[in-house]
Amino acid sequence: MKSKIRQLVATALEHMVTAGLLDATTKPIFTVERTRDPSHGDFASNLALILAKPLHLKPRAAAKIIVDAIPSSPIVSHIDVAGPGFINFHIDNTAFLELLSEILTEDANYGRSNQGAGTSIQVEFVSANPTGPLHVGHGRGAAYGSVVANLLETIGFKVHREYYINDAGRQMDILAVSVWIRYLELCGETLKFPSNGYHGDYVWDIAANLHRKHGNDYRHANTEIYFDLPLDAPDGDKEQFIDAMIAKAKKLLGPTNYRKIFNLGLDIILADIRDDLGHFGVHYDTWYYESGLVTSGAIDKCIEQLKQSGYVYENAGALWFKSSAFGDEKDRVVVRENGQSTYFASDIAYHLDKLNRGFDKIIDIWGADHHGYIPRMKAALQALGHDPSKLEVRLVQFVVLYLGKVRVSMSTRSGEFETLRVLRKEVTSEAARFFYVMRTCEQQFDFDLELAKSKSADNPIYYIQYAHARIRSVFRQAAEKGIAVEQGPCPLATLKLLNTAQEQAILRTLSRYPEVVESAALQYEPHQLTYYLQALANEFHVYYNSHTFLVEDAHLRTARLNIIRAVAVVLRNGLNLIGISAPESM
RNA sequence: GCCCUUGUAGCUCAGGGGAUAGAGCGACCGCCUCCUAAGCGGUAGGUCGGCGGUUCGAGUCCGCCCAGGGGUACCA
Repeated sequence: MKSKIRQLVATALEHMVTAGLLDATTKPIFTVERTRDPSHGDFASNLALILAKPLHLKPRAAAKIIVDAIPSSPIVSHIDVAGPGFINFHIDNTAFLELLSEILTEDANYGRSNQGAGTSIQVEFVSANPTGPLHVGHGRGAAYGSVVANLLETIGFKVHREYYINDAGRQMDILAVSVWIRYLELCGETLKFPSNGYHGDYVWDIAANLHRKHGNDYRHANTEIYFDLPLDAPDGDKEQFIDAMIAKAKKLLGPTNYRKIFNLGLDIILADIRDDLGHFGVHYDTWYYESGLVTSGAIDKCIEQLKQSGYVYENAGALWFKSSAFGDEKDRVVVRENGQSTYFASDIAYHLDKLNRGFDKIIDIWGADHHGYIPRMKAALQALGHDPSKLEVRLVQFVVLYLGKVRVSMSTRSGEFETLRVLRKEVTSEAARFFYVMRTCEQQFDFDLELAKSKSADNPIYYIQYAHARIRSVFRQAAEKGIAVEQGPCPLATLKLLNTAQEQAILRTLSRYPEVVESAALQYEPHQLTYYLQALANEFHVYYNSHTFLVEDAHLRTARLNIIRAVAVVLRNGLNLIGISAPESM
C-alpha cells in the first residue's frame, strides 16, 4: 500500500519535470509515511516541504502543484494539503476491504515479499566458545539472530544460518586440562584445581564420563604432575601456571590421549549447545569448525595472502597486520612471537572463506565486548581486496540478570552463571525469545527472572497469544452453535458492514503488517515486530470487548468473522516469525 | 586519555528531521446474567540529561559539557 502511494508521488514528480515545472537534475529525497493522526489521512508525504526552496514557492503552494500532478488511483479517495505543507492521502475504504480478502487468501504468505530478490545473505550468530554451556547472554544473541534470519527470509533473501565453533584456541586447551584435573580427582588424586581453569559443574560431568569409560587409563600421580610446575595464583601467575599445566598434560598423556580428552570435552559441550539451541527454536545450516581452517591450511594461506597485499610487517618477532592503514586505531598481531597465529588470523581466514563461498552479504552478530574488533576485521577484508561493506556487524549488548532486585553474576569461570537452559525452564523458551527480542539489541537489557516467569498480565507474550486464542475460541463457539462459517473471504458488499471506528482501525493496522516486516528485516530490528503485534492484539481486545461477533444478522456476522480471522492470521504469522506459537486456546 | 554506546513518564522502554512526544508495568477510579477478566475504559504522571548551533521545522542532525555502561592484549 505504502509503495503504491510512493509510486504516485514519484509519477507526479516526473510529470512536473516533463511539464517544465522542475529541473530534471533535482532529485528530491522525499518520504511517504503512515500518519499518526487519522485526521491526517492514511499516508503523508513531505515532498512539498522539500521542493519549496528549489521551486521558490511557499510549501503549501508547492503542495498544490504536486497534488495536481498526482495521477488518480482507485485506492486513493482524496488528497489534502495540510499543516505546513504535508500532502495527505486518504485511502479508499474499499481498498482496505479488498486487502482483508487478500489476507485471508494469502493466509500464511501474507507479509512475505520478494524484496530481497534472492540475494544471498549469511547470518552468523551465537558462535559461543564450546568451553561451557550457553548462558543468558548467548540466549539474547540466539533469539536476535534467529529472528533477524527469519525476517530476512520472509522478505525474499536467501538466508544461510551459521555457527562458528572456536575449537582451536587456548581456551579449549584450558577446558581439556580442567576436565583432566577433575578426572584425576575422581581417580583419587589430591590436586588443587587451577585458578584459571573452568570451575563449572559441567566439567565434573565430562570428567565422570571419562572416568566411567576409561577407568584409570589417563591417571598420573599428582607428584608427577606438579613436578617443576610454576606456582598458581595467588602466589604465582595464573596464566603461566595454566599454560605450564597444558604443556604438562600434553607431555604426560601424549598427543593421542590428550586429543581424546580434548575431543570428549568439545563433543559433549557442543552436543549440549546444539541441544539447548534446538529446544530454544534455533537451527543452523552449518556448524563451522575453526579447526578445519587450521588443518586445511586456510589460515596459512590467508597469512600468505596478507603478506602479498603488502600490509604486513615484522616487529619484535611477531607478524603484524597494518590495520591502521584502514582506519583501525593500531596495528594487530596475526602471528605471535611464539609462531602461533592469533584468533584474529583465524577470523580473517574464516571471513575470507565466507566471501569465497559467494555470499552477497555477511551479517555477524557479536557480543558487545567485541566492538573493537569491527575496524580490524573490515580492514583485513579491504586489504585482501574485498568490499568491507559486505560485512555488517550487529552488536548485542549484555544481559544483566536479576532475581527480583538482586543482580545475578554471570562469569563462566566462576561457575555461578545462569544458563540459557535454566532460563528456558523457568520462563519457557517462547517467553524468553519474546523478551530478548522486544528490545533493541544495542542496549543493555535487564532481564528480571522473577518478572518473566510470573505468568501474569505483565508478560506481553501472553497478551498477544491470548488475542489469538480468543479468536480461535469464537470459531469454536460458532461450530458448537451450528453456525456455518466460511473459511475464505466474503463479498465486498458484506465487508462494507465493517464501519465502526474500531474496525477501521484494525483494517489499517492489518494493512501495515507487510511494511512492518520489511522495515524490521531491513533494519535488523525485530522489536519493531513485537511492538506491532502488541498494538494489533490491543486493538483486537478493544474490539472484542465492545462487539459481539456471533450476532443474528448473518451478513454482519460473516463480515466480523472475516476481520477477526484476518487478525488471527496476522498474529500467527508475526508470532511464528519470532519463533512463538499461536495457541488455539489458553 | 582515546573509541563505541546510552540518557524520553515513578519503573522498563518505543519513536532516529516533520503536524498535539507514545506503549507496557506501577498508582488511583470504574467494567463480567453477555463469544475466555491472561481482557477493557478512565484519571494522574514529561523543561525528551544540560548549553549552544544547523533550518521553514530538532527527542531526532552537529559541537561542547554532565552522567551511566562497554572497549582499548603477541586472550578468545
